[in-house]
Amino acid sequence: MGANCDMKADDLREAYLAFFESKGCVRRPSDVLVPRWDPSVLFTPAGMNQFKDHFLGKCKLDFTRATTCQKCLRTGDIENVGRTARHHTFFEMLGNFSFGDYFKREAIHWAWEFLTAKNWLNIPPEKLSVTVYQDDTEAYAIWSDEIGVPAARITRMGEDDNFWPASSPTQGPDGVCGPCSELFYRMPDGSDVEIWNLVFTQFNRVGPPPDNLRPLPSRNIDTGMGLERTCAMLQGVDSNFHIDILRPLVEAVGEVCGKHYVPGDDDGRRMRRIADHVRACTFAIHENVMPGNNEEKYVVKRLLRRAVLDGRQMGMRDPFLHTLPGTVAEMMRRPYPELAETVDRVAAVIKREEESFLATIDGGLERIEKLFTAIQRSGSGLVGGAEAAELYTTYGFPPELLETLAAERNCAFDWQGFREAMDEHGQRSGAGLRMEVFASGPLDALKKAMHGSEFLGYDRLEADGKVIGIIAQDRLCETFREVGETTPATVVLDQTPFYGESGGQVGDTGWLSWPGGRFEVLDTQREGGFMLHTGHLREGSLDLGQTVAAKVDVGRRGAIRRAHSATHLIHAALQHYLGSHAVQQGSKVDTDLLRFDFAHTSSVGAETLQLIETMVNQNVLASLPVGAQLLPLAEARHAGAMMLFGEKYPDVVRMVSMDGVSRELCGGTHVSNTGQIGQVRIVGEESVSAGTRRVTAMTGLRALERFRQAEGVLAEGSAALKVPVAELPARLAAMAKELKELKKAKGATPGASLSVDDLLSSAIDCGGTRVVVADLRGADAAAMRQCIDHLRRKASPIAVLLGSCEGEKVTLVAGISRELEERGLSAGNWIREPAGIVGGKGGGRADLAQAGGKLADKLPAALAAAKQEIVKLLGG
RNA sequence: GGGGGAUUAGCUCAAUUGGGAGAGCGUCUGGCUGGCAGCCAGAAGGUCAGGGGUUCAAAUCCCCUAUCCUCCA
Repeated sequence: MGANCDMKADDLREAYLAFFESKGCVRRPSDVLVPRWDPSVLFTPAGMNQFKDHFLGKCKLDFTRATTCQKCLRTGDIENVGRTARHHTFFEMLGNFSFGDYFKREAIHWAWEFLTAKNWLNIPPEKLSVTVYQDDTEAYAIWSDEIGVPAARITRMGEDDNFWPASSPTQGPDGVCGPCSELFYRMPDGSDVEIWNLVFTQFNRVGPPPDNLRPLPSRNIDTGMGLERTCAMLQGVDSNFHIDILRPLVEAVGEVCGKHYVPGDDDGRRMRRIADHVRACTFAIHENVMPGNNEEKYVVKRLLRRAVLDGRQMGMRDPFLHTLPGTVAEMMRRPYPELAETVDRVAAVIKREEESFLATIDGGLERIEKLFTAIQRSGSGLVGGAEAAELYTTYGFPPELLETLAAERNCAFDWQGFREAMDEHGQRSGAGLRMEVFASGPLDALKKAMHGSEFLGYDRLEADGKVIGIIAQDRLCETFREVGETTPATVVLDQTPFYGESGGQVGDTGWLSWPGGRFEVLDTQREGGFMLHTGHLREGSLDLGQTVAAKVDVGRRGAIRRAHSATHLIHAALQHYLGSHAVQQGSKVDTDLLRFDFAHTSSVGAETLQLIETMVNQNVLASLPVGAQLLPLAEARHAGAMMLFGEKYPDVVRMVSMDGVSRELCGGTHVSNTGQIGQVRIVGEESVSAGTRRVTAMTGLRALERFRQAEGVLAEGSAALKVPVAELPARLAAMAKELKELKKAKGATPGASLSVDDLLSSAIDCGGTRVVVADLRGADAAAMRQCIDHLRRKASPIAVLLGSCEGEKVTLVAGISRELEERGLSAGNWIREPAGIVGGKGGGRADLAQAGGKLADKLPAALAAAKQEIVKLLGG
């Protein structure tokens, strides 16, 4: 009897989650692929990522058992993708988790049951083998005695294989860790494939060995089963890329590229890599990660370019990747139906990046031709690593392509030199800071005790609250008495009307007061559900448990509310005029001031911008009521609230609506009627990164202030030029024109033919050559050059040296006609001595030279010397 | 966040050690011409990205700023 053959990926996901639900686990949705709340990672790397706080007991638990199917992305093994049967960037991980609840025994028994039971996967037990950590006798005993796995199929392994984090007992880091146990399946070809890893988090590491592993009071389970490889096993195929949710995609790649998919050849490898990368990018771009130059954006860019390059090496010269996200969405339709909603947008983003990369390649090709010419001249027949690395790091030209081109010209490619040069580049670029995976701070104790502070500030700006935490100098303390500005303190209240910075809206300021004391709040931040009031103690002393009256700065809050409501109106107007793709990418809401970033590829023209501004102001003048309500996520979606793809929303959301014009999920504070905004002026529009534009706007009194300022500038300009404001542009244009003409006229006068004739008449003859040495007071260098040109054209052979001065500054220009140049004379040599006389230096070409000095009164002497010199040179 | 590079006529790009700002395409004018980028002659068009510095002299060297490209984390 074989395994539960030919189980589809969709069915495996469902079976796994249902099985662990039957064991009391809460089924949680996949976390987003790009967890913006987690600064320690760019992409979700494993199933446990969304439960970090649970594992550390850093948050109050609503459940102690969970199961998920998590989308993940890793780039650590990116070079192997496509080459091997089981490497991916994007993949899915099935997991079950226990937070201080069930432990080793249940985890092992249930894993075995799910794999082998007839109504679950029904895998023949003899095809399975396991590993345990060498010192984990407990796990060994469970496998051996309770499950009955024969000793021959239980392997004890060292800490580098069977510990998490790997090798942590001897090498660290300190903190939670534990042994793990892996399950392997024997493939038809005889190889064993790891399909499931069970991590038993049971220790706290404290310092180097020995005796550095202390038992944890609360032990956890974290398991991960690779969806793709388990499917490959169940479906009896030799590669993850041949399972039901990937093979059609690989074949679709082949179709687009006009090639039949043959698993064994080079193109087969390329098609698999393209399939993997386009799947990863479809998910990432769906979550609004655009290809760019840093962090996760750069990863997306690199994946896309790698895929384009593979296509190019299969002969594709035009964008093709962008036709594939539809297939990805189709393959992943059941678990991720939302992908279908953004396919067009994702495809557009990919296409733009493809075009950009193809342009980069075209630009690089010209440089490469030069490189090959140089190689041919040198006869080395080798493309140097340093040159290749420069081409790559500076112009983005991929080394693989360079190698291909080199091969066409019978040149070798120095991969080793290339890698060395790239290593050096990496060194120079410097390693960025890496965040601690499990950072802990003074708030952790608070988080354990309660869910967070209650926010009262939607309805009230004054309220009493109890002090539940005081943080000073990064430590929790019982009391704080330092009056003044030397040490800032942070106060946490059980409930507060202060808004903590989030959703782009800045935090409130104001005062906390109590009998005998006052605390000035300069900023409010939000962290883990707590409002942190940061500022200075002004009077008295602050103690834990004290009740304080919290009062928000009303005027400031009013300005923030105006700006926030205006942001929603602008968002709606942008979508109306630019299209539904113009979704929010980021926002900052300050006092009567806002910045709003949105997805759009080209600059918004001045006219459109005005239309948008007008629409927003019409909605202000209409005095629309603004309402907020709490409702289930599904209902909000149904009501058509604007949602950002890839954002993770709680089950109950707050929807802010402005009477049919705008509906957004938003936790911010708003005016109660759009009329209160006053006016909205869009004062700037710019690009912040490829594909993202930013508008800046002002509301209320700040908009008025801005308008007055602009009027002031105009008034000053009009006063300075003594013309009415309305005539300022015409006047300025006229002045600019006049200025230009004046400059031209000034330059032309001394070089006019009139003075040329004058100069010629004063020329002396020296053996058939005419010599002109003259003082052209006030002429600039360009004019004298022109003059020399005229003289040479009119009377060759001729030698001319002209001088002029302005203030102390002396300028000399010398020129000789070609005949004299051929006789070995040089203007550059000629001018050197007179230049010295006026206290300067000079030089130039043989036919024309220029010099200068700072001794204006010596100019006549310099000219006399020049005349003597040239006569000597000619007459000799 | 760091490294490398770019920015010159409407467009695509040149300009040797610092020494006179150019070409092709496009535009305009005149002439020639039965086609497909038609041909000939001429002209206009420049804050050499912006600012500071070095120098007798800066598109060129140095510093700062802006924008864009690119690699790395």
